[in-house]
Amino acid sequence: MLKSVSTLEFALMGLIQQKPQSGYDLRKTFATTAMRHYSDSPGSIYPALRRLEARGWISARPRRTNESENARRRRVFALTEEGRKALVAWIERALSPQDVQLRAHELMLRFAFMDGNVPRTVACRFLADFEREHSIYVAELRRQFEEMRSNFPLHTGVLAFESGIVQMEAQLSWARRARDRLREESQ
Amino acid sequence: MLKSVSTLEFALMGLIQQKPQSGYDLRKTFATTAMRHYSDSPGSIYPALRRLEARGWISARPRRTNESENARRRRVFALTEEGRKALVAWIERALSPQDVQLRAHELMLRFAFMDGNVPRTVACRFLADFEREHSIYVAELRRQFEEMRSNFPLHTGVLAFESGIVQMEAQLSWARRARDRLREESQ
DNA sequence: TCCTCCATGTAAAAGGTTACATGATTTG
DNA sequence: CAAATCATGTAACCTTTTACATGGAGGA
Repeated sequence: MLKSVSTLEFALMGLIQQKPQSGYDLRKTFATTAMRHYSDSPGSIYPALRRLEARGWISARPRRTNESENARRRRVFALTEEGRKALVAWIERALSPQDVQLRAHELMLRFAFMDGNVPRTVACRFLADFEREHSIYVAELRRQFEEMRSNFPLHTGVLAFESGIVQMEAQLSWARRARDRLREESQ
Repeated sequence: MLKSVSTLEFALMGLIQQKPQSGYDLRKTFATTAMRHYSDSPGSIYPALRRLEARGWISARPRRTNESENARRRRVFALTEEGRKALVAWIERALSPQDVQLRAHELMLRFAFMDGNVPRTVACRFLADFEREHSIYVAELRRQFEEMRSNFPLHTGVLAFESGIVQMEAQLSWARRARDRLREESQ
């Protein structure tokens, strides 16, 4: 049975799909851009790349013929055909309630990598599902919140809970606007 | 040198501070409430409790005299005086830019546990710092966003980036409202 | 040649996940 | 007492963190 693939590994694949690059390039991206919260330590990146290589999802440009196997030179990775398929399959996964409740980061990563990998209709469909699941969850949280607030007066715990709700609501209205814009553009 | 303490461990301590309880109780809390995204697996909770116990930050109610050491009975933990101090020190830690950029969850957890552990002025101060750091970071992200948007047309990557920004902005305005309310109440 | 980046590798330790095991208590 | 549920323990595996090591490339 195949092991499951970590979010970090898909993040690497998504970046490699945009442009073939080396582990060092990827580390710099994680260290300096908005993808800060993925690990940029060599101890996570290089092993992850080797796992992907072992699966046959990425491959490095061939070494020059006179180079030894362990020469420490820049290795530029590109997606293989299999890797591309795996990336698309991950992006297109059906969106579950658990994704919305527990894995919001991964969802946004999947959305970010849609361009160039899946047709725009898939992105619109994703946003529609995203809105639906968020609506449901926000309503549930609102119920819990009212109950919580009637039991306790003004607690920082209650306020912290509220902050989670307003974040969800912000995501929801972002999704609506984003979908409108994608639709406009398609016409 | 002492190992650092994980967020999960502080989450456990915060809950135990609110009410002495067992590992099973804590697992149920993680499994069913808004704290869903902390692990509720026995393989993480029980070892974490033992680490806290080894540090002397929590302690279980004494067993009945005739009970063997490894009887599998409910063990209710409470914070020790040392544990209480450690919890407060964690809550009162100065807020760094990295906290805002990378560890938003942990920040909200600290805020949620302020009630009953630190005076309300500390909560207000926390929110003020929270607002300041968020303002700075949001401004920085906005700059990056405009640059990104002028280079690419409408990409899902750009939209995903925007979703991160609107979430930050939602947090910012939540913090302002929360601070107003705390101030009102104090009068 | 020496120094500084660039680029990759790796070992040890720690925490979390999964899956399974087992003892205690309650309910029918 | 049997079954279900409560409650804890633990072993194997995996990923990440941290820290250090190594080797190539280019400039002074």
